[in-house]
Amino acid sequence: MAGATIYDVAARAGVSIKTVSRVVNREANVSKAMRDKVEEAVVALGYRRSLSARTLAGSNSSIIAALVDAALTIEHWKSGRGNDYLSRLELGALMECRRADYHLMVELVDHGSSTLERDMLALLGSIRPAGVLLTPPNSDHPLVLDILDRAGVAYARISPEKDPGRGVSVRMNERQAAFDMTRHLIDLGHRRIAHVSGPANFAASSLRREGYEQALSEAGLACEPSLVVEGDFTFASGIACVGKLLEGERPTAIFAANDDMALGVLQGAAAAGLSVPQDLSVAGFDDTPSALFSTPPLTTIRQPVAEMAAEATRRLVVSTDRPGDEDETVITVPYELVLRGSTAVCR
Amino acid sequence: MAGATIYDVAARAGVSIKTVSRVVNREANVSKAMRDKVEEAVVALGYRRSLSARTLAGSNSSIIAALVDAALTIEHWKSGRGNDYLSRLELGALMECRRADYHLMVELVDHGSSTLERDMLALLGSIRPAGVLLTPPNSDHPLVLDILDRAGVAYARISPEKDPGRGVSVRMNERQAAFDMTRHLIDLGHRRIAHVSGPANFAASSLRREGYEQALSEAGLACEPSLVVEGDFTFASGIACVGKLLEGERPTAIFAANDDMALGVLQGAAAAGLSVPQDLSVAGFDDTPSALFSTPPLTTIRQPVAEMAAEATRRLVVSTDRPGDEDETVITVPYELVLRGSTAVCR
DNA sequence: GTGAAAGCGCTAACAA
DNA sequence: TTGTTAGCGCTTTCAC
Repeated sequence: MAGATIYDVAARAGVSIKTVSRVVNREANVSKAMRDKVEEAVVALGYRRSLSARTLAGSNSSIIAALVDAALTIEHWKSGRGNDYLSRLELGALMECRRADYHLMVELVDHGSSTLERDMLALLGSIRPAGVLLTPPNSDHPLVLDILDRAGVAYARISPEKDPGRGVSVRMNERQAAFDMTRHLIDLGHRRIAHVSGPANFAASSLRREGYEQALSEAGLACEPSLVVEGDFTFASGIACVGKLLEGERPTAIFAANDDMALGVLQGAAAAGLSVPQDLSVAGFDDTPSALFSTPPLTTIRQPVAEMAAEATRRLVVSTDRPGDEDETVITVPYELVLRGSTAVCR
Repeated sequence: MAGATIYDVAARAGVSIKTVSRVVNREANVSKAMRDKVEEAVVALGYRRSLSARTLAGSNSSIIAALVDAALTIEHWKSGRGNDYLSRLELGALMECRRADYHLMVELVDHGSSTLERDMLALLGSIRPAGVLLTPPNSDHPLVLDILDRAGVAYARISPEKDPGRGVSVRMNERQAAFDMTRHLIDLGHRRIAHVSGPANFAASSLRREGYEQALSEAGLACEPSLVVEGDFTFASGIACVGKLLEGERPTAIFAANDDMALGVLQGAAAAGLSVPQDLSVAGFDDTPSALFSTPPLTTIRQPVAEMAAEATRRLVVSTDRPGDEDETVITVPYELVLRGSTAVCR
């Protein structure tokens, strides 16, 4: 009941354990007859290679370690809320692990710790993951990358902003997405389009803002500084920002750099007696679950986080299964403009 | 750089590997002098026990395997949405693993598979988890519990409905929470209080409905059958249900069995020209993130999922570290009535 | 093509 | 209190 070992399989098939090992690892140089016998025994016994024995014996551990930022996680833990982004990411990684018969281990990395290097080395030594999945903001942490490089562990980075050439990078074109969204508003006839940007220290903020500005420029519209206000990606800051924007000459559309802020804009607009989308169009970015439930539902950009994680995991799996098989190292996945009720033709 | 082994530590400290093992495993019978020497070497070398070697050698693997329903996960994956419930659950498990120096592995279990037993046995044999965290609906799957029992693997169940005595169960009092919410509406002066229940095949649905009915009875109010309509926990069904409820003599308050449906009720009420909470009070259950962003924000019950998972994980860790140390086997955690803008005094 | 032997790093008996 | 010796189940040489 405790699970069959390679010896059990070898005994039943009447071969050596090495032959069993060859078959289960899909190595060459095994005759059809041997293979069949072994496969029969494997099925009959429900044999599965022991993860720890494999890892210990020095082969691929088939473990993908997802390195998640501890501070962010603790923050979520305290607030009693889940992390939609991380959840989607994990879903994708999980699906791919399942396909490849890998296992997903989630590990907290304390980013700011003075013992970061020691902690990571200990972690890597203890787990010996076949590959590491780096989630933001770890994706851009230079020391983390250095340690991984030095330890010779393969890694894939989700949405990195800097040095995309290091490791495998999976990203989407943030600037283009913001451009498309702004363009959508312009196509609806809007001319005074405001932007609620993200905090300056997030690289995504500037990319999204650049896309917004580029779309305006290309349409021959001026980028009025008064039409851009900076939030901090929170719902509350969305409310605050819409307040500022409605003070002067009103915009007819507001594009927020993420959904949480867009939802705040929605609420702030309602409080100011404006109807969305009749009096004001509002667009977000991310496609969080709440974007579907708001009144009206939010037009937004769907970032394919799960697909990104799946792709990253696939690369990790492939690179450890068939080293040297990787082609491109920077993968860009398509996003989607999701049109819902919060944007409409400018009156 | 590949990580120090127990031999390296023993050599540096000038002791045998067994002594090192004793120290790092906090066993008794080690002199202070020895302990100090070993500890110095451990720190100097950044030594960490190899997970796979420990597991293989037959000791506690320090791995907690969270068994997640594959079908549910695939559904989420396809819809491109995260799973807030699972995310919170994982957060809690992760925090506790970190404290106890355990590792969290997330595994998909295909519930309906005809090879469930074989799959699980293979999984358990391959991973040898120290404990298994069962999330709904696996918490109530009799075959899963049987297999775990037979394999002798410790398990903790999150929100089980049946046989709470099997394994460790961590739950909240659903009936009481629903009672409290209904009572809250009664206290606000409401007399015609409707209930949008969950689907009949979910045990939580009936528990919540019972709480609702009990509160009405105790307040001397009749439980009119026309005031209870059954949804399926989705946003869309909330919209449909509020339509039915507004057809006849209108309720002044609606208590939905989960937030998604409550959000649908909110939207349906708005579509019918009703202002919430002036014309109608609406309450939900779960405290999903969206409950905070709706207009108005939703009064709801906060289910402490993360705390439940943390507690469950703690029990698993304790039971494998100090077998026989468990006291109670059914743990009930407190919930919280979260009052927001969607409920108000009955006019 | 197949197999025997030697570890991987650790813990679990058993000695001393 | 400390150390020695076998394995755990597998992959890796290296023979045949």
